[in-house]
Amino acid sequence: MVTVRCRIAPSPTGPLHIGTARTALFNYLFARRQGGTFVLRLEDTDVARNSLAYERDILDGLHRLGLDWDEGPEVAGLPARGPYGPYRQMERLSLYAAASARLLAADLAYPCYCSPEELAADRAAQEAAREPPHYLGRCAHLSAAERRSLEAEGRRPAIRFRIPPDETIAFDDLVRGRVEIATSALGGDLVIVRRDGSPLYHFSVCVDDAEMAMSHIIRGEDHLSNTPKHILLFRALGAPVPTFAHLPLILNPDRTKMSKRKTQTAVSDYLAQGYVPEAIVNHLALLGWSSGGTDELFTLDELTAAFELERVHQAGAIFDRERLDWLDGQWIRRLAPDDLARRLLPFLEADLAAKASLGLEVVEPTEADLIPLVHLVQERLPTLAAIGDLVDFLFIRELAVEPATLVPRHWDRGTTLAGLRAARQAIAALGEVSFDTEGLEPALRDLAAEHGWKAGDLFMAIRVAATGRTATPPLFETLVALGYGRTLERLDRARELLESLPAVWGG
RNA sequence: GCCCCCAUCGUCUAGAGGCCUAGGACGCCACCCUUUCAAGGUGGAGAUCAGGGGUUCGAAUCCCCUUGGGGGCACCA
Repeated sequence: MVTVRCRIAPSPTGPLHIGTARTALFNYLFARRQGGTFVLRLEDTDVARNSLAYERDILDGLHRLGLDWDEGPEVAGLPARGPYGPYRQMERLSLYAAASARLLAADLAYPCYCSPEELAADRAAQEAAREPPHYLGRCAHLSAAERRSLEAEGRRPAIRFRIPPDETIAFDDLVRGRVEIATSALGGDLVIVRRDGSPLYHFSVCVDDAEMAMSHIIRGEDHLSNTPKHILLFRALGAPVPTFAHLPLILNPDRTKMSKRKTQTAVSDYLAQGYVPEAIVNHLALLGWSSGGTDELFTLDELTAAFELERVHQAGAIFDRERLDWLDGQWIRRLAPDDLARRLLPFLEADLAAKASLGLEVVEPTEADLIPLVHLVQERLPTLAAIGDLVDFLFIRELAVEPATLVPRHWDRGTTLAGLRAARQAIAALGEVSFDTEGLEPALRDLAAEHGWKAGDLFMAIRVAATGRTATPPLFETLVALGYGRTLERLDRARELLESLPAVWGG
């Protein structure tokens, strides 16, 4: 029985990408399901593009999605925990140096003195001859004397790993099945250490996966063709070759590999737009995996219980935003009221802050304000960010009502004025004590009947007067939330607004 | 150019030779519910299973070819 160890190895050169999150999710699910260990390793060797802000975004994002790891940096910028550390590649440089020295000593790798110009020329010639780009092996068999003389010229070598010329590398991929690739298609001997001594990706990743005793490498299909190089490297390093599983790619709508240019890719952007982590995780799980049953909704725990790599698909899947929207609504509706209120607050605050900056006077909302509103909004929220549109009128002191919306579709200005006056009177007659849904509904329905109005039209006039919107939660509860005094006040304001308009207006 | 991978409704998918005149979900349409908007309910349109050959009594399911799509071939990760 193999002890399962798998990992996610993001580069802090950008915010947490949806594709990285999906790979992390599948690794997490596999590790948890198998009772194994899930490791986070930061591949931060691209010093020019790294940033602590990205590292923070990645760690925060994974944490917010609930994809907790057993080993690796927990907090951006701080040291990691775990027995195989360090977990940042920049802190592991001596390991790569030692590994390359070993390969060099065993003649499994050699110093290459080719200049960038020479390599570019080779490449151009190959391109002109319509050949695949590959290293010619100019430095593969230099004598010690030749090396010395090149060094004497001041040349600094890169290190190349020898790729055997006529071999077929085969492996049994857990999602693709058996894959065979000829080494002749690998592009020749592979640079593993730059002239400046820094390790290249393919090398550092294998050294780390070997040192960290990874049993399974679960990653995107874009690495499938690179796998033979990695297998060769594992062998040369004297390490057991892990089991591979290549996940189908997440695609743009045009079926190309998901990219920032064509699809929103930052997990933090989805969170900022009010998608709940439950929905994001659920959606990602369903891109490339299915349970086999008809269930569509899965919590992380349910996914963990159901997940099997054997059920991962082979074909890429388009990231369907509309399905995410639906899932988000589903998960929002399943949240406990106080939980939802807590999550909603920052979005309401942001919405009102934006309106305040536009010149509206607003009241600072609290979680306590939100809790009694939850049952009114919960089934109306496609995302958390939609909260503002639903309840902003409760926090804005003076509504800016668009006059055109004040007159219901089947009414004219005169009828609307009459309706608003009558409603105002009826509500005032109820008094503050009977100002509740039980009091309001019969009073206003009777009023409509009395005047021969359709109740819906009267309600719409009141709705717009009280909220400034034509689409709101149920009217009577909305008015109750607004309160007796403010309801009367807004009916007055709306009436005044209509009165101030020319008589011919509206209809 | 070379190598590798993939191919079921618009999208995500079920399907591991007969249960498939191909099922579910999103989206779309209609109706019901209804004071608006949602949510919910019911129903509908939507796939000659990319195409062509095989194998088999029988193929969406197995094999081959074609086509289409994607990915990879860096002193990027």
